[in-house]
Amino acid sequence: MKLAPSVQAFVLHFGEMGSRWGINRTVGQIYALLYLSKEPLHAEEITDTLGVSRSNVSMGLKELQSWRLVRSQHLPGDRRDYFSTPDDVLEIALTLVEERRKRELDPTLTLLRQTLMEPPSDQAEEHAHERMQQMCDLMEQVSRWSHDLQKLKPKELQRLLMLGSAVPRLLQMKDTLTSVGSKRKASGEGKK
Amino acid sequence: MKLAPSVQAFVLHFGEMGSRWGINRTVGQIYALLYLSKEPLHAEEITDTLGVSRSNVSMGLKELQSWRLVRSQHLPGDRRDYFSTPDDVLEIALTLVEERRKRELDPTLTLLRQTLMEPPSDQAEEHAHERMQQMCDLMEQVSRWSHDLQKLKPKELQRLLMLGSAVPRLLQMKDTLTSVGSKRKASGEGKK
DNA sequence: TAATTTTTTCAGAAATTACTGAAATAACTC
DNA sequence: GAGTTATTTCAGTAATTTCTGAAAAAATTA
Repeated sequence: MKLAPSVQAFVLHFGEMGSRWGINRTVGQIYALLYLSKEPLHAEEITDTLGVSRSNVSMGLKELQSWRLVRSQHLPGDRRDYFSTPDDVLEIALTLVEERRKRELDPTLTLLRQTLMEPPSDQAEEHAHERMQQMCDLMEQVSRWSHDLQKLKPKELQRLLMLGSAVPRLLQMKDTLTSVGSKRKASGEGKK
Repeated sequence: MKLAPSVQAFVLHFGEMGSRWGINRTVGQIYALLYLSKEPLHAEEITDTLGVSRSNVSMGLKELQSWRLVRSQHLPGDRRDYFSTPDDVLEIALTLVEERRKRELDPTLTLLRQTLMEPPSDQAEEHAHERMQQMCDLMEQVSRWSHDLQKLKPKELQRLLMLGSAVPRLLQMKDTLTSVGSKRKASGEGKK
């Protein structure tokens, strides 16, 4: 398959970025190609287009499937596997968040929880445990956020994303209203 | 410096996790050691404790400083550099978010914006550009979120973290109130 | 079942990344 | 400035990761 220059550039860029994202070049390129492709592609086509070995493509696709970023399907009258990425970028982003949590956070969280079961045995270890406790608490909060994100409906997630820096303002608003209720403050709120 | 078993385990774990986080083993170990240490450490001490070469430690510290995860300072009457991590884990997390945005998002965002300036020249490229546009839009939103996070005061950030799945409920609440205002619904709000 | 097509596995080669030791540089002290 | 201590740089080596080609396995068809 011959790629348009801008598509080619994007594919190569994803390959280069791969190392920063914790995947290798070929995996990055395969993903980019599938992401941009209108139709699902079979492995041979990917091999030809990227100019890497068939086995490399096979391994790359396996890895992308383990990330749940690529799905395979069959077309009628063709026994080859066809591969594609989900359409919805929000869904893709959610998957990415979840998989990264599993790979980058969970193992450390497990170790920290185990370690913090045991009491420290001396001065230095005590301080270290306090630090581990702080990290553990934060990671648990982030982990919970990540889990909660997964539960949001696409619409809610979309709104949350659009809110951005307005969230603190929303918090402010909630505080005001809550205090109105609890402290029976004078009415006339709402006008700035 | 002799490490307690739990500290040792944490340091080794961070070393192993390093590859998933985009840093190498030594860098991960150095960070873990500094993070847990009560006092700032000088390079020689890190070298001895981790059993790696002095030059490796020097390079690792340089990298950690480029991430702004480690700071150096001087102690009176000692000309060596001493290294430490910030105390506040929230601050650390914010730094991490910002640096990862710079390294993992910004380059791609730049490429996408450039590419999308030019019109597609054929059918296939047109579809690819639509996909790039979707990715670009999402990345811009995420990038803005990341920027906005940096501006929050620690207290606000802490509350936001604690909210978690309550955020959609907050959105709901806002909707209700907004519609009260615009649709002139009967008063008597505030009691559940 | 045999033949054919497609996919996966895996040992070794190639490429990349990490690490070391030696030398250079920088920062201080006398 | 000479001497001392601390730090950085960098060429070469070691370790790891990525990639390939060949062979095995799996899936499908005749």
